[in-house]
Amino acid sequence: MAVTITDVARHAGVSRSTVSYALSGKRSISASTRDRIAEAITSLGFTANAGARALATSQTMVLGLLTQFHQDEFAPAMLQYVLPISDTARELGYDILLVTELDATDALRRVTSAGMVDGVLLLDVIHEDPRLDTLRAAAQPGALVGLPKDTEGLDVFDLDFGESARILVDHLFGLGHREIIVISPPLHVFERGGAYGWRFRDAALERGARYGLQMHSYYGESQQPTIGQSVNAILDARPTATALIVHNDATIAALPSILAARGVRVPDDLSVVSLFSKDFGRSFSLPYTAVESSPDQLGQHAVRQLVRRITTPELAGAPVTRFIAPELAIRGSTM
Amino acid sequence: MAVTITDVARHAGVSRSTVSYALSGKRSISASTRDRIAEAITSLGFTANAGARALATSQTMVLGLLTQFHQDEFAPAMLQYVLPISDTARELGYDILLVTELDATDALRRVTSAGMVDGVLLLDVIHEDPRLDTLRAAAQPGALVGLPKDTEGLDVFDLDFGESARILVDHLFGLGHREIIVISPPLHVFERGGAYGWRFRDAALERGARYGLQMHSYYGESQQPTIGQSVNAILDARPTATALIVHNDATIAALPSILAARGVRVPDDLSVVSLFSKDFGRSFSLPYTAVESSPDQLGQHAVRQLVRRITTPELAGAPVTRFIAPELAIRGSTM
DNA sequence: CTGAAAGCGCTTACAG
DNA sequence: CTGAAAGCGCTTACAG
Repeated sequence: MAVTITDVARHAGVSRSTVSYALSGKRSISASTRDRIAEAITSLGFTANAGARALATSQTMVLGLLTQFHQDEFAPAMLQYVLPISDTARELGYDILLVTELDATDALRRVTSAGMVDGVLLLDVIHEDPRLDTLRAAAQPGALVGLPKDTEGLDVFDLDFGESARILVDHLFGLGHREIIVISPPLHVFERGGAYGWRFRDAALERGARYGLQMHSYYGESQQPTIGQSVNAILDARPTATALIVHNDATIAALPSILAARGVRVPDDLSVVSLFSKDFGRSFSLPYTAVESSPDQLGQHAVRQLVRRITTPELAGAPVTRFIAPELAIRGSTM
Repeated sequence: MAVTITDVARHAGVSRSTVSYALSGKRSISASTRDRIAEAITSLGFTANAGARALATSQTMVLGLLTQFHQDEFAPAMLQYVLPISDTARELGYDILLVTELDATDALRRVTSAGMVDGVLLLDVIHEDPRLDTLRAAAQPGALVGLPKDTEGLDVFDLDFGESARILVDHLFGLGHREIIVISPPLHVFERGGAYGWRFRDAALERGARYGLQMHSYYGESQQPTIGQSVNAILDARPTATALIVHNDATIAALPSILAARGVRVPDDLSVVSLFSKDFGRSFSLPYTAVESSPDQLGQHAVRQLVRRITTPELAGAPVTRFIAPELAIRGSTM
């Protein structure tokens, strides 16, 4: 079978503990011993068994990544979070256990209570997320991506949707726009507790109200051709609006062709601003001025804080709720 | 700390082995004992430690999923494979270790030699895939999604790109088309050994030649606005072509707006056929007659065969190379 | 600088 | 039907 630490010890003529210490560097080893061990390891092709090590150290060096794929959600968005998380984890020495089960609460309980992971990342957290109670009861720490209603005792990371909305409204207001359409995520996103929907919308409406702007708020659609029909209906109903704020990936991806078909030129006939990630904008080549989110930063922060809590809980401090600052990228879709 | 099997045994007044057998059902237990154990388990909240179990059984119940994210590739496509794989694995009792490292060969060696997984799934396999040697040297079995040049000793699953191309050419030929444009994946996909590119293209050209058709072959682009420019240039250069076969997700996703902008009506002015998955077509609402691939079937087959090889190698038989049959979905984009 | 031994939490022959 | 014990492959106090 596989070569074990015992084989290495025998081959190098030392004890297993010495091999182990050589591996970990936790005590000093004479040069000659170290060399013999190194030689034995390479010539035998030894790699320490992860399970045995986990059992001995009670550290799996694995993080659970709990995703939820809402059938209605725009798939491309998910990968933008998963990849940076995986990369950052690896950088810190951790592997990723991908958990996609529909019954996320059950799955969370399973992987934590079986000790399969040292910590857990919850993606796509909603307002009242049923996973949170299970997480709080778990022996391992967790970090959330997405802001829930009750953050008690949890490390939370999210984009600053409120600030993003304000930045966009300010931008349009500064350019002289006085009647603005806001397209939010689809209604069912709100209904299932996707708080980013109302955090953005409410901030936008509030800001608009403060400036005395005429704001028109609509829900977006998640699929073509409904998106096109909906956008057309909205634009028909609001012929005097001069600007469009779109907070919906599916709509923004479809918008160029919808507006082209309608003969609407951007920004001459209509100013358009949005909120999406750099990667997303790039792969769909969205030419819109937008607040750019940074899924990679979000993921990085979440993983780093989680690992801190795992390895040095005393330094991790009190639970944090951290919002990633939005940045406005001007791309000429407004005037 | 966490509750162990010893706690359960003590609570139920039996030995650890009896608890273990009650858990596994590998020997008969008297009703009263079984009840006491069950009571102890629930009242203590016991879950067997996965690492300890793995060490004792040499089974981790984890599959490695090795993905490669080519920066040029269309992100949405990836998730269509990952999700069905994860679901099927869970159905069979396995969890998924997601490995996304750039140095995939190294990562593969790491997770296999450390015994972190019972088997491994390689996604996005290319013609001469450097991971294959490592896989062949590993103690665990593996399954590939994607056809490499040398399938020696490996279970391989892929879509039948050649047959897909033939089906589409046959369809167009049957409708009377005599001059056809084929848009393949981008050149760099070919260059890095993405064999699906030439498997499809070569089969299409060959079939066209057999029918005496005029076939024009081009590489696609991966991003807007280059895609639009390229398509426009191609259509300008081939004004008499009556049909378009598109084998490129990014191009097909962008095509509706490109053709609309050009004033080309489908199918009146141009027949369009493609090759994509149901999900993909749905989320981008592509109204094109197409050969539909089934990433879910692919993933399911790969996982099932892999698990068979893990659990009952004697029944898994000789290595298989299996192509998923394509299906033509007529959607009225041809005439 | 190094070794012998206990222990991590399970499973599974071996006995009865 | 059930238990005592060995073993999976590591790590880490404890000794020297």
